[in-house]
Amino acid sequence: MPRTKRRCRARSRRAPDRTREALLQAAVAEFAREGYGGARVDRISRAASSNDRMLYYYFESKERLFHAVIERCYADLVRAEEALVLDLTRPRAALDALIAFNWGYYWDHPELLSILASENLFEGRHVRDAIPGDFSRAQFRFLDKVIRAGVEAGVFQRDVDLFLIFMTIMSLTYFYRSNLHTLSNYLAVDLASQDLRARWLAHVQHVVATLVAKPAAAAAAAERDVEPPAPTKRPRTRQGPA
Amino acid sequence: MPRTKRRCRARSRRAPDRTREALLQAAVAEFAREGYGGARVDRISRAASSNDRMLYYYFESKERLFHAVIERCYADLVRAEEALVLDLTRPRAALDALIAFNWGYYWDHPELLSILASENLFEGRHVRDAIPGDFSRAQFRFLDKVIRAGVEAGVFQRDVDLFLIFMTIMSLTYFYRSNLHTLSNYLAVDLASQDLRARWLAHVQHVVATLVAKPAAAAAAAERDVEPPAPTKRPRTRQGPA
Amino acid sequence: MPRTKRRCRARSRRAPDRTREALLQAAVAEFAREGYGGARVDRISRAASSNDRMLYYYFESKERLFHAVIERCYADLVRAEEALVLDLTRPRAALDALIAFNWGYYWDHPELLSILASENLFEGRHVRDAIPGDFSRAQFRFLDKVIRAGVEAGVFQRDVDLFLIFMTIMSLTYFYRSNLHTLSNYLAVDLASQDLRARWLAHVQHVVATLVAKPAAAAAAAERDVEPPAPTKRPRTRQGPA
Amino acid sequence: MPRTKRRCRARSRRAPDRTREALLQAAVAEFAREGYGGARVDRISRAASSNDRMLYYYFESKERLFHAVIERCYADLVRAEEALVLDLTRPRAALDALIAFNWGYYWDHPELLSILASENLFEGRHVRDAIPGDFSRAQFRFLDKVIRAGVEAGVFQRDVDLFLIFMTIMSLTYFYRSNLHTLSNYLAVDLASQDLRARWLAHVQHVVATLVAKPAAAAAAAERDVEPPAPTKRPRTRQGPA
DNA sequence: TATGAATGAGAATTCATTCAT
DNA sequence: GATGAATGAATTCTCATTCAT
Repeated sequence: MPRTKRRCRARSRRAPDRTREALLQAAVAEFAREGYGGARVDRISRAASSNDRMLYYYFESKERLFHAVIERCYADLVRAEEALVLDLTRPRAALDALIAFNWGYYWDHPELLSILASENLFEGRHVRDAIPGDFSRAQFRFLDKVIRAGVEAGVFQRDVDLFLIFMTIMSLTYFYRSNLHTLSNYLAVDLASQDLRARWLAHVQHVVATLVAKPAAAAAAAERDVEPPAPTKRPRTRQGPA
Repeated sequence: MPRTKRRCRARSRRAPDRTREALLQAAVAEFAREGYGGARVDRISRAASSNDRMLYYYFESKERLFHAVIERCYADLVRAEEALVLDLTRPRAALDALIAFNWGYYWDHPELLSILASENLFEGRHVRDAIPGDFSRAQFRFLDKVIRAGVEAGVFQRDVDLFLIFMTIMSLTYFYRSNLHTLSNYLAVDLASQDLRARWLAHVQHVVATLVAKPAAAAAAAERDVEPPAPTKRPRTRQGPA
Repeated sequence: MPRTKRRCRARSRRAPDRTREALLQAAVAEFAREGYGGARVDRISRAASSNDRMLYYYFESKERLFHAVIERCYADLVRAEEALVLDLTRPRAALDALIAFNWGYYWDHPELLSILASENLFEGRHVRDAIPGDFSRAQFRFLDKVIRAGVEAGVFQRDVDLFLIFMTIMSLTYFYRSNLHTLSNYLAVDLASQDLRARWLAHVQHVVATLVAKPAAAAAAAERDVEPPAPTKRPRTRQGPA
Repeated sequence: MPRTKRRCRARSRRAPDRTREALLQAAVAEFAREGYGGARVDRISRAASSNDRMLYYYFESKERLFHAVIERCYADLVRAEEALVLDLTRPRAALDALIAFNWGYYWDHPELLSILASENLFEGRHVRDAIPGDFSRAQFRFLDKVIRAGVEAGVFQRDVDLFLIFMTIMSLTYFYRSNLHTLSNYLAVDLASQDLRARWLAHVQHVVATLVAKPAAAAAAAERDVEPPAPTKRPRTRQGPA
């Protein structure tokens, strides 16, 4: 019983790359919003004004599509990093800017965090040996340059551990954003508020600066900006956020 | 050949709560492993040696079950915290212990992190106004007590911001574990190794201690433990983790 | 986004075995009519007034369902064989009856032949080591008894090869039916006609009788029923069927 | 990543018929392996190092392609038959050779049998009035010639029914091969073994020879080759094949 | 309290087929 | 002649959920 339906409907344009790109972007959004398990391929293809078949034509399977999505997110991050321009003549400012960049990027790209959360559920199976190992180099190189500049300017310690600095920056910027909702609820506070966000960024910059500053300078620094100067004076928050 | 016969086991007839408990625990594991969208109710009931119907009998729906799972995870965390005993006569040691507790708890309970990751995907919808707001009190109280003890002992600053300290501790301990897989891959390093884990804990303790220490003491402290003493001397890691 | 649809429709009876049986019978028909590849599970479940889900509930997969179908067809055949009653006091008549039984069974159960055709496409993969090896025993036992009776009555040869006799009977009865359509077309003749069918059965009986008859008797037999007596005298068919 | 790049091979640009031929041969293999319902057009076009579009260009639809495949298989068979050379001066040997040819052909061309099995599922719909009726002529002519030679030589009966002889030969040679897998399993014996195959061919030749031999000669023949001389003496097989 | 049977809607994936180049 | 891109309708199989016992 072969099918004999014939079709002769109006047909949309031809745009190989545009279709693929539209699917990929729609997939980024869907996977970010729903997680891998909750994402639906038909929602993706519809959002891309395409159809399921094309999704499989270009990406083979939901899993490989997810893989492509992760790669895309990483690539976007790296590209953004590489576009970053820092004024190395003022090391502390450059370090602050690097931190602010991380913070801002995570804030503006929650899809990256969501997708990495899914991927961690899978214990990194899609990412393993698939992500070019040198993705992280750009960030490291940047951090290295900044630290070196500070050392040469005599304001940063010699022999800081890049890995620890790097992880500290990531932890402090990433976690706040990735757990925004549960944290806000858990702490009964609105972490999305401009106020708290600004305080947190200043705090992170302070913490990292303290880490890399020369011991002497550290004391001075600690003296100077006696901890993140809360934009608005709210003595109650001294006892906690709520 | 539907689901092979089972039961006739231990918890045969009379065991109302034991069934509920088994289902809940199985659900914790399933939601943790697969995320909300990927979790399957029949896998849960089978893992609990029960059946779908009982799951609905006790929990009404997948969503409410997930809710119960989150509550259970939070409750477990709080209970563990409350069991924590700190020697307040040595404030710095107490603070280190508090940090070590967080770090250890997250390490041993990845299901908590996984489930919160799912919940963040949902923008905290299940958690919102459902989690008794005082869940966080215990941790805050603890931290407050420790800090206060340090202040009284003259080793911690007056006027530290509890919220910032708390968030710093969480960020630094939680993130490393929650993103273990993607981070390990991204940085091309095995973050699960005993060595790195130990280094990281020491680092976190150092960072927080520096934050709360008196300016004078801070300089001294900074002088003393010139940054997390890497368990094994590996100068090459100064340039990065790998 | 969990589903929240509720249903409360009129529900059909409860009949576990009846449902399973209905599905199996519908499957026999569908696989027979369309072959494995062409069979559709939804057609099967609809024909059984059930739904896809139940089919998977009872049979797990299309392939296992097919497996069950084959087993059922074999079992039906064996049951029919075992119900066969032969009068061993007249060996030649008993042998003819056994042949007629085969011929009749294949004729009345084309589904068996169709399904085995599918299974041969798969190179017997579903049947391999799954079909109780003694399915064939019944037929062999029967044939053995008949031959033995003939030998004792002094009309059949001693030392005939049961396997060859058995295969000869099967080949001659099975092939005509299994290839009915292509053969009719190839030979440009209606093999389904009563006339040809009767001639063929007589021919088969003649061939097999000749095989087992004592050499002396063989000549006599050959003399007696000078080859299948064509029911109607049609000299032209002497030159072929068309 | 849709279908990996291919071509740039031998049959690059100008090869109109070669493409058609490659598609047809790939189709023969695919339909034989999977049956009509299970065959996939894209597997066919890929196997032919071509693409779906060309398949439709040359054959219009899956069904017509199947039609072409049947025609091709029949044509191959007829061509092989016509190439057959028989020594009519030794009628019995010629008859044996004719039988051996059938047997060998079916053995070497299981695709013919598979495809005819599919076609029988469809009740011969593609073949009906599509296969030139004289496909069978060649075989009949051959058989007729052989029989006639035997009659003239005084070793074959006059008035044998060509149709019955023809069908007997086909049944006995075709069935063994077409049902090789299910039969081997059903009888718990390896019908593909050289030993059994040789025995079976000898048996078929014996049966047919007996059918056409003159009554007197039949007795003699029966006396002479008291039934297929089993290549190896295995008295136990007298009780069955295994 | 427990459980086998049932279900409709929907999941990922694939089909044969056609258009535009 | 040849091919990559496109598509709607299926196809197998699964989901969360509920009924009847």
